[in-house]
Amino acid sequence: MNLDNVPDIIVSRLPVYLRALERMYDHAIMTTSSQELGEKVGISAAQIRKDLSQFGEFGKQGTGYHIPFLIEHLRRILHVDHPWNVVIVGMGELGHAIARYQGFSVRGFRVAMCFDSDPTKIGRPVFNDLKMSGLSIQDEKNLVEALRGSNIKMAMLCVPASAAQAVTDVLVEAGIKGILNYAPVNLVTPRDIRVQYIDPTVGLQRMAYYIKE
Amino acid sequence: MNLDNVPDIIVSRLPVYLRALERMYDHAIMTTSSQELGEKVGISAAQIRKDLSQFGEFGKQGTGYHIPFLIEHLRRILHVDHPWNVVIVGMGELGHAIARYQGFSVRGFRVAMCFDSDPTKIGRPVFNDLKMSGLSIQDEKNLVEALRGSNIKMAMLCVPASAAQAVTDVLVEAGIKGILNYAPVNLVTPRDIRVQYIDPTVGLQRMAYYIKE
DNA sequence: TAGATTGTTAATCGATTAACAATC
DNA sequence: TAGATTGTTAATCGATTAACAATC
Repeated sequence: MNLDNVPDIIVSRLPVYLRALERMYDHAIMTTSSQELGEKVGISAAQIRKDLSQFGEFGKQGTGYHIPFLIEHLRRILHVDHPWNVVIVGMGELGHAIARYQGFSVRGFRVAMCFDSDPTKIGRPVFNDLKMSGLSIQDEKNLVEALRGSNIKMAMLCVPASAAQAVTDVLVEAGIKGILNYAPVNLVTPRDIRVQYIDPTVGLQRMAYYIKE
Repeated sequence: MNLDNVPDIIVSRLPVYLRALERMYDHAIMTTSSQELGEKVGISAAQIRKDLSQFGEFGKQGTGYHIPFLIEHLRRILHVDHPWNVVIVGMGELGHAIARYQGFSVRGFRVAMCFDSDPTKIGRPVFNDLKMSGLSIQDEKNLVEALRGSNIKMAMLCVPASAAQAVTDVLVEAGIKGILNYAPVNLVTPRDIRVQYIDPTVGLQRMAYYIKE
């Protein structure tokens, strides 16, 4: 059980396991097996057992896994056993939609600041459903300073593709360690900065390959 | 060059190559090498050459790849050399944001229909920026019938997690072959149905693992 | 006890990389 | 010609699966 050596591909599956387990828990299911969990997430039972075994022994022979126990441990392993503050950069249509979206806070990610470079947007309040969220759009010029004095380590990048790399460089300077990138470009970053890409068009294109006609 | 046997993992990288090449083309760059492309997308030059070689020979020794030529072929390989009509199911905040989003049509995916089950939404026009998009929200009850008479093979699923599997079953019945799933649940589908998952929280959790403190 | 299911080992399978002849 | 870069082969590396003793 050497936690320094866990392959990325295993880590990347843990949130998917966690999501399925939380869902079962919401349905008042308190026990599962690698077999059952595997069917829900489309992964073999052997692989799930192997993945989990990287981090400890969480199951019991004959009965499987106690869901609340496994959820608790997965959250701790992923460092999502406490809330994270995140910043949105780029408050266009997409940035606004993300700021409004309720799904993040439910799962422990709270939008704590948002920035744009457009002078006509700076200072405007951000609405959350129909009420104000308490946030207002800050000037991107002050980003480094504002983040330095915060505990924010993750950013959601919602600027146009043409600005994405320059803004990324600023985020890195500001001490950001993880970037959820909605801009349709690959980012170049130092090796200790993690980037996750969200590009729905890439998803559609991957499917198009397999669809005949 | 057996196109029936191309590993999924190779197919999944092609849209990323295409995106980077289109970007270079927009910057009036007409030639690249596997080395240069690799640096942009964070993949080794050898892997890019190996990936492309699955589909033919697109480069020239000494000079590399002619970008417009490679773009054309990648589009053809991915079946995105023509536009696709897609349907949105679930017109909550997220579905509306997606319907408004301009980025899809630019890259060849046109929202052609949208559905919801909420009677108060049915019949309402969908706005695209400030003007009407020409779409209005249709009753989910008529989904199978409406899709059967269309050429729509892909859906974007924006319903709540609790409804996602049931709606998926309907989409499959309606002849949909690819689902871009925004609901935070794994879907169970027949083997010939492709699913791509978009869950930003999963992305944030994957990064949280690596961020100390 | 009998049945179920874990954690783990060894075997298999597949993906990535290194190297280089071919050639533009 | 000399330098650059492809496409491809063989070697390496890593991930997945099958199988099973341990045990609840």
